[in-house]
Amino acid sequence: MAFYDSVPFEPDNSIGYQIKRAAQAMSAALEPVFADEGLTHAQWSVLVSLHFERGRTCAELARDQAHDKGAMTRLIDQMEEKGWVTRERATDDRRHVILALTDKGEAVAQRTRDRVAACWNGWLAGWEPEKVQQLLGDLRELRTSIEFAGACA
Amino acid sequence: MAFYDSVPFEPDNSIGYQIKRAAQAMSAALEPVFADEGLTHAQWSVLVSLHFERGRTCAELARDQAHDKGAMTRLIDQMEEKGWVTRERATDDRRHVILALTDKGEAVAQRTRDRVAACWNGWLAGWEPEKVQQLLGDLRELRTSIEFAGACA
DNA sequence: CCTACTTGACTGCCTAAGCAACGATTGCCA
DNA sequence: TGGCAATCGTTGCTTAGGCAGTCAAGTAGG
Repeated sequence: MAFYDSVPFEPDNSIGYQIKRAAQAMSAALEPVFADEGLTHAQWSVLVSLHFERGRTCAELARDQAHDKGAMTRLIDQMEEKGWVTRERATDDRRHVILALTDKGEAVAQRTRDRVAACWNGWLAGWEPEKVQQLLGDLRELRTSIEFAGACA
Repeated sequence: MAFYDSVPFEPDNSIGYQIKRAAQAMSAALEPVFADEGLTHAQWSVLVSLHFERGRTCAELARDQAHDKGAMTRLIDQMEEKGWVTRERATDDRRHVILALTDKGEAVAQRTRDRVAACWNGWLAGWEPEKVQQLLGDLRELRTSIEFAGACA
């Protein structure tokens, strides 16, 4: 029996609605942390992605964040102006532009990373670690399932 | 012991990152359903909110969706042009404009609601109902916790 | 009854994201 | 070797969202 045959598909029971609201709540709550460093949420995502070496080029970051390629170029422009990242044309494949954090950018990344982690620790204070792990696992599983199924009927 | 003291705070372990990616995946996967009816995702949210009577005015809907009030006005403009909703100035409190679905809007809401529910049923096909309920509960709990704590330190 | 304060709808302004297109570069394969 | 497709970074174009301000309408307190 399918889940939404047994439970009415209204917003309170909708994973989509709950995920959206949770995302907005955390984004709003984290905003002051980013504002302190003169960052936007999107810029912070890029900064942290570079910090954790999830990508070294514009296209890789765009894929990792499911962000538009063109928008990513402009995002990097801003961060280059602020002196957080550098661009360098790759020698092996001259299509790539290798991005790197400056010392200044790395410092900002570490500071905000720690503050954001502290926020999460506060929000999750009453949660058993197993419960957090399960939530993370469920979210990963859900995304995999959606991406595997592709566009719906 | 705080969760992110025992686990490194990198994207794969970050609830924020996982939530964001899950939200984008489902939004992308549902897009064809909305496109078939000439809807955008945001318009669909409004349509369904009216369908489930989660609000009757622009301000109520904006709050329910954590959407900008001004943007909501323009969203309703579009939906009024398409003949899905009607506006009527309230008599008791003349500040309010009462929104209502037309028959056409109601039909679109029902059709898309059923198709979206079917998508979700497919994505959650292998999940125990208890597991889905737990995910919903966790998401609600998380949001409550974030909103209660307010902006972080 | 008059004055503040709040609330709701609406309107410009600005920024950012999505989309399509382009040149440059590379890999592939006949 | 030469053409074909794919990838990367970049750039206009369009649109939608966030923000601040305005006006009308209601509320509370003196």
